[in-house]
Amino acid sequence: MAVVSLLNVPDEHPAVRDAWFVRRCTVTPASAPGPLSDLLRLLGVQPSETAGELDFLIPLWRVRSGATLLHEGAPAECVHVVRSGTFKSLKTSEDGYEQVLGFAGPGEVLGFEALCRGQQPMSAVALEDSTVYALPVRSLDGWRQGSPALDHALQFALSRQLARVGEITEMMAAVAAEVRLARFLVWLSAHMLECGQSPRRLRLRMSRRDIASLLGVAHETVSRSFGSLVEWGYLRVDNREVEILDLDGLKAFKRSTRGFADQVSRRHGAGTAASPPARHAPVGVAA
Amino acid sequence: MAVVSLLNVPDEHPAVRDAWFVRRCTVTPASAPGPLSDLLRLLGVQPSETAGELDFLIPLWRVRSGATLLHEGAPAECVHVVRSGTFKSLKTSEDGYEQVLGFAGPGEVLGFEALCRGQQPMSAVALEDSTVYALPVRSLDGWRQGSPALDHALQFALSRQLARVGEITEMMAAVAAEVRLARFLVWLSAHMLECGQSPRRLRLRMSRRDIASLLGVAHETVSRSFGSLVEWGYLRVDNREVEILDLDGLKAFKRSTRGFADQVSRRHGAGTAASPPARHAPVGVAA
DNA sequence: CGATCGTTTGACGGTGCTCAATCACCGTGG
DNA sequence: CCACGGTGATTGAGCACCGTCAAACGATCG
Repeated sequence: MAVVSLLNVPDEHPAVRDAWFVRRCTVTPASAPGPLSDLLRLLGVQPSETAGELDFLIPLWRVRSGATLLHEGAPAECVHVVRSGTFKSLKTSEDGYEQVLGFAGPGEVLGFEALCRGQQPMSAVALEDSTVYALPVRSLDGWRQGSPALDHALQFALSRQLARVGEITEMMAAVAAEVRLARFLVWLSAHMLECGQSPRRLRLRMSRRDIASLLGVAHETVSRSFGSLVEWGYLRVDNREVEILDLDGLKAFKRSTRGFADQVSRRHGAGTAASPPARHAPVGVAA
Repeated sequence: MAVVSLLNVPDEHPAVRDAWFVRRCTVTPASAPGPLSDLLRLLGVQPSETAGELDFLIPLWRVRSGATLLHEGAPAECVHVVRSGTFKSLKTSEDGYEQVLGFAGPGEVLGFEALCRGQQPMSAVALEDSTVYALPVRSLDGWRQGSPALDHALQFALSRQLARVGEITEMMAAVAAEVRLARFLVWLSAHMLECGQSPRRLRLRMSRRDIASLLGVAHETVSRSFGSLVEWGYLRVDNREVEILDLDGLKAFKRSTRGFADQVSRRHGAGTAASPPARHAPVGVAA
């Protein structure tokens, strides 16, 4: 409870127990559970692979925007698979600072980290109204034995999860703040593509502060970095709406690494219109 | 092959095919495979849990210091479990910069990230002479079905792996370089303890440059940060031998987060010789 | 014993953090 | 309807930290 009280939990604080909080920040069972086949589709399994398997129902939860699906320190009860929506994973330190560790979208697994110690090492908060499949830890082994397809899909998803955190680390490792943001945007773009969305038009579900926390910079720096990327013609930004104007250029720019930072500073010194790969004209909005 | 040629592979380059390279940088089968029970012990399974299970032999490899166990871009053939020694995981960018993503010791899984795409997303290099169990991807499903204990142990290890990368992210997210290094040392200390080693006497297997890469700072900054931690009385350092003099103080210090960076800077201003070990209040006021 | 690599220390310049003020947006309540 | 407080985003100014360049020292291995 000591740990839980640090988080944004509807406890103790009187104001949070009424009004909009109860309406908005809740985790409730969905109207109906979902079929296993839908879960498998989410995890990337082809329908042909599940031929002849039993199709049973999986508990489905509805998580409203702002609600905390997983509480840091809470016991491990369910492993979740995001069906729709977006989540952020975070750790809260004693002084209340929220360290964002990653973002999760459809098909991603949440809460698996808790199995080894029996309690959640991090929290998960919905960034928009979302739905998740809930796989009780106790049922997990049985379900996996009953459905080889589910077993494979989970292995697959965990493998992908591990590969993704490598990408997260790469983002934070970049020297310049603009490069970090560029890597983040390219990463996000790739994931929107995987989800069948447009890779150029991004609707950011997270605040600047969340992005800043993930990238390890101040949130003002994120604002300024957005400004720079816009000025250099890579983006068009309107609050949380981001349109990538030059995805290839952005991918080239994000490769700037330590030891080659001169490429970055060169951008500043030499006119912004000269050095970028292909684009001179400020296609989008002028500063 | 295009990707592989970027790495330190004993191919094409004539110099690497002879002399010390062949002797030192090799991955070879060990003299004999190891029993499954030993693998399960590594992964943290209690012997009692495996009662009545078949004990078969698992291929065991020997990896010499400096050898590359996993090549970025290579096809996924085996999942490895470190039996002894230490590895670093890294991605090599086009310009040759090595981004270290993590370190792995006994009981940790290497190469699982490759399952989802069929090829290694990162390389793994031995930092000392090491041994690893090799679980061929083709045999994996069969072995897991044949041994529920192995199945559970792998799930457990993967969960732990995911929890660990969260810790890595936390390290890189710290503001001040000294805090990052402190977090790294505390992290390392905890893992030495898990492996039955002393949590206070650390023998660093990795270079300053590797640490710097992981923490996202310049390697000179790592040197200077070591100097600061020594000056403040937390450590005693002799090259790669590190003795932690005040583990509790170091743990308190590592909690410094963004938004509370004044704690750090205050350390510099107020005489450096005055503040060190006593550690006034973790989060409270200094001076 | 010599060569190569790793580590340490110094000086300088720049980037990004901190502290602020301002503006836009939203839901609430007058 | 508009005033109001709250949150998030943007922009500016100042300064400290850290990255870069450079050189010296130390360790390791052939």
